[in-house]
Amino acid sequence: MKKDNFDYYYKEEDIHPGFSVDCVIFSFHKRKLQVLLRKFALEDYWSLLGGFMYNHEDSEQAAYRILEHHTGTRNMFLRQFHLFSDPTRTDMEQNKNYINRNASSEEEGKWLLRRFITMGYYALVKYDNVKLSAAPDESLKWYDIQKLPHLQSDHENIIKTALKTIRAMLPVIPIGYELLPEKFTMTELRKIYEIIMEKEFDRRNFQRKILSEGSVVQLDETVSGKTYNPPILYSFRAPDMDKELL
Amino acid sequence: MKKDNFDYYYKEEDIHPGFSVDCVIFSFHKRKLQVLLRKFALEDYWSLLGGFMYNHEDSEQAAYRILEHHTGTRNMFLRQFHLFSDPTRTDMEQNKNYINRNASSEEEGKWLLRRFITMGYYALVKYDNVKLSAAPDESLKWYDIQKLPHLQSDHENIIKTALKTIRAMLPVIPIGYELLPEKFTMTELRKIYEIIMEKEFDRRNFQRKILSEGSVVQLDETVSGKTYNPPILYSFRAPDMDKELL
DNA sequence: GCAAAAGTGTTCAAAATACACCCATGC
DNA sequence: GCATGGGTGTATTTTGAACACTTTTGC
Repeated sequence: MKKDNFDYYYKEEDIHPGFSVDCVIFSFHKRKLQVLLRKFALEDYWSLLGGFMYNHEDSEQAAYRILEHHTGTRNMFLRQFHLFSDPTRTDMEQNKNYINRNASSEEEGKWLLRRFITMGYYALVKYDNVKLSAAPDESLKWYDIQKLPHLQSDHENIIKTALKTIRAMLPVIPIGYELLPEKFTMTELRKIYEIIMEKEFDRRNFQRKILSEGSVVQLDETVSGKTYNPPILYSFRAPDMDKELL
Repeated sequence: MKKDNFDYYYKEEDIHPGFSVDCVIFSFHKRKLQVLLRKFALEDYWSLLGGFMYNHEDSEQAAYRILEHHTGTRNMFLRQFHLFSDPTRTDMEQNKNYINRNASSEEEGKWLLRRFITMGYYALVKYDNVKLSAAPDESLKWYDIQKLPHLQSDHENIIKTALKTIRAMLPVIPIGYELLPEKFTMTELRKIYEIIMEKEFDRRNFQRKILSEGSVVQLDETVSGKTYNPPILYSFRAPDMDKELL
C-alpha cells in the first residue's frame, strides 16, 4: 500500500461496507458557479470528491473530513441531498484503476469491486477561503458548472441533482452568505440567483427584494480600481443561520 | 429459519450490507394524520415499517416492496427524505430479539448485530385503499401522529424528521390529492394543512386560495346522511403530477 | 337557547412585476 | 458616438390577511 501524508487510504475493516459519500462543492468565482472536481493521474474522467465512512463516523462527519482534507477548511455549509442507489451505478472499471494505484495486492482491494451506494452532499464554500490540497497523483480543479468535463459513472447526474435541490431550496438557503466574500456587489449576488434558477432577474426588483429582507446592508464603499461609476459594495449583516432548513 | 407466506426473511448474502430502509407511512382518517406502525409479538416498542435492500434493487424499489407487502398497494406517493447514519442509532437489544425470533442459529443472524444506517422514506396513502397485511407474530396499527406510542431506537426522530420535511415541502407536494379519497370536504383538506403546519388557517381564505389554484373543483354533491347544512364535496381535477419535486 | 359546523364577500396591506431614464467609461 | 454597466423611482397587478353574519341541527 503506497501512501504518503497527502492522501489517506481506507481499509475494508475500518469503513461501513458498500457505502460512500460524494460531495458537490460549489463556489462562486469570476461570475461563474464553480464545482470542485478531481482526477487521478491515470484516469480519463473527472469525479466528485468522495470517500468512505469510518465505523466511528456518521455520514456528515465523513463528508466534513473529506472536504477538509481537500479544501483546508470544514467551516462550510453542508447538506445531504440524495441517496444514489441504482445497482448499476458503480463503474467497476474505474474502481479497478483505483485498486491498481492503491492496493498492494488484488485481494486487498477486492471489496472495492462490490456494489456501492452513495450519499450525495452539497457544500457551499467561499472561493477565497479554499486552499486546494491534492495528492501527488491527483489533480483538483474548479469547473464552471455550465462547462463540466466528462465525468465518472453517475457523477454528472449527482451534480445535476444537487443543482436541482439548491434551486428548489433557494428561498431558504443563505446562498449568498455562503458563497460570497465579505464585500460584494449586488450584481454578483444576482448572478448567483440567475445561474441557479437559469433565468434572469430584473436588476431593480431584485435589489429591492434583497434589501427588504434585511440581511444585506449597503456599505459606504464602492469597488476600487474603477474610477467610473463604480458599483456599491454590500455585506451580510448577520448569518441567516436562524432558519432551520429541515 | 421459521417462516410462512405472510412474511419474508432476508439472508445476508442477498442484501446490501449495513443498510436498511424505513418508511413513514402517512394517511388521513377521522380528521387525524395517521402513521402506520408495527410491533412484533415479543417486543415492547413499536417501529416503522422497514427492511433491507436486495442486491438487485435500488432503495426506492426496496421501499415500494416493503410498502406493498404490508399495505397491499404500491400505488402511492413515495420520497426519500433523510439518511440516518449515527453510529449509535442501532439498538442491538432489539435486533437480538429479531434474531431469536427468526434465525435458526445465532451464527446465522450475526450480521444483524452490526451497524446499520437507514434511508428514511415517507409515503402518502389513501386510508381506504390500504388493506393491512401482517404476519402472525406482527401487529400493524395506525397511530395518530400526535399520539405516538413508545418507539424503537431512533424511529420517533425519523417520524419527526419526515414531518418537518413534509412541512417544508407542503407547497409543492400534492398532499391532499395523495391523502384524501375521491370526494372530500374543504374542512378535511384544511385539517391536513393545519396538522402539518401546526397552525390554523382562516376557513374562507384557505378555500379561496385552494380554489384559485385550480386543481380542486366543487362538486354538485353534499355529504349525505346529514340533513342540516351539509358540507359541499370537492374533488381534484387532475393529478398535480406535472410538478417535479426534485 | 346555545354551541357547533358550514355557507358566503369585502376591504386593506403587502409583495411582485413591469417599466425608463441618467451617467461615466472604454472602445 | 455607442455599447456597457451601474445608479435610481413609480405605477400596476397580484396575493395574502383580516374580518362578521346567517343557517341548521344536536344536546
